[in-house]
Amino acid sequence: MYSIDFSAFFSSAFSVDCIIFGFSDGEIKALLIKRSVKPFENYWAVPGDLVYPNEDLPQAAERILFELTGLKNIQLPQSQTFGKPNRHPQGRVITIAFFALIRIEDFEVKASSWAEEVNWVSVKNLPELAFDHNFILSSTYEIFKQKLQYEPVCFDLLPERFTLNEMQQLFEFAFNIEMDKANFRKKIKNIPLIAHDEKQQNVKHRPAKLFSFDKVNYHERVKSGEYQFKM
Amino acid sequence: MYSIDFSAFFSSAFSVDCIIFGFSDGEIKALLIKRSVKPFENYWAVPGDLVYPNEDLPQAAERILFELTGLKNIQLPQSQTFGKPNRHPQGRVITIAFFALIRIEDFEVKASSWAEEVNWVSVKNLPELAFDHNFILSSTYEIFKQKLQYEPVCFDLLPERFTLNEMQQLFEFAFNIEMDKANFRKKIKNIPLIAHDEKQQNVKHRPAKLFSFDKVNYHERVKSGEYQFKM
DNA sequence: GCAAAAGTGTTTGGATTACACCCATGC
DNA sequence: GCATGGGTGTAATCCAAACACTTTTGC
Repeated sequence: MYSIDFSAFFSSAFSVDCIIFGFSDGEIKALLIKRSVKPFENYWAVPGDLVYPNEDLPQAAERILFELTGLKNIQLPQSQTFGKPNRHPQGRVITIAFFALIRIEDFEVKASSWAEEVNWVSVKNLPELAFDHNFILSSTYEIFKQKLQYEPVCFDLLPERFTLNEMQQLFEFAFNIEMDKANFRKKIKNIPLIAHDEKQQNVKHRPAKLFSFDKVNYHERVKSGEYQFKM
Repeated sequence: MYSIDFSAFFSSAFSVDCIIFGFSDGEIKALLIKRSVKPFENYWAVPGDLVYPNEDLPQAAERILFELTGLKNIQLPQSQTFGKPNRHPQGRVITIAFFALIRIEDFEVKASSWAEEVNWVSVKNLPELAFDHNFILSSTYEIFKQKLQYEPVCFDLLPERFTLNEMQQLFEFAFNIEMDKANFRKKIKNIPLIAHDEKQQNVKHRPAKLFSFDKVNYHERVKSGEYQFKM
């Protein structure tokens, strides 16, 4: 049936790579770690790890995210799978990429055997990464941008309380466009937001109002079919 | 570093599953094969195969498509990867799903060791499939529908020459909605189509005009940034 | 008062919707 | 001629873009 022995197929490994995106200073950034082991020693890389033989894939992604950031209960959508035969120098390793969207403010580096040095790097200014990680990261960024347009995931990146201008800046950065302030506000007027009395602090201009995403209201309205997020 | 021996990771296999969609009689259908071997003997399944140790993933998907349909040079976008530890009774096998959109008219079953019986089945009327193939197929169908909205992939499913009503039926079926004929035509008026002099044959009402998708024009206009497909 | 950014209103043209109507073909 | 779908026009409405304007804060 097969031209090689059936058992020869069971000689591959797979890994999970976890692309972690954040937003600060008007830029979307990815969390990179510096490798302290061969291969690609001293290269920056996307956090990832081999998957245990009995471990589920999303579970492995959660493990990596938790070990690195201490964060739990974050959605980890799948990006793509990368499996060129020669992508890993130590054997056939295919990797399934996941991505997480987190608030940089919530993030705190945890000690980890494979994460001595950790850094947020703007997606528009990436260094040369280990393995095929440049390709994995940029492919995943495209998938994330797709999601940004049709699901309210921008609020996973923005602080819990944000200004409308911060929100606008996120979209301007992602899609590399400039938007009109007045029109932006009209565009988002149907998104369920909670307006707080609280204002921005320590700015040398009129302080902006702070908003939160009204998740409960959003889910109700989506469920009833009366609303569909769209940017 | 790891709590198990490094070589123990290299004991998995992976497969590629290829979901093939087509459109006929106003319905979107998937190509299923009947398994003649264990496990899941006599169950219908999505065509798939183990990936050779030196084979690239898209190449494996192309191979499966070609063996089954004789078709080549078809885009095979990736869907998702499915890897629950117990999804395959014979060991840890994760599977990468791809999907192909083909014209049923171009399709011709080829003999194949693993495809004795082949059938097009409406995605709204699927039987119980082998393995986790119901889940794989429905997840892939959702991804395909996403693509249908923002890329001109409907023309990969429609005959080379199609009527506007056939096109409308495709969208009505996919999104489970009814559309106004006049408004549908206004909506698509920016899509570059070639109008042929040829008319529909053998219908017992006024024959409809036939159209083709103007791929060349489309790519030019997308490249210059003046056009973005949207349904 | 001035700089800087927050925040709002008006106009315009293009797209979406609902709906009505005419046209070509087979039988 | 009539049933069946093909094909088009109109009016009301909604939405997006462009742009101008007012407001509030720090210094």
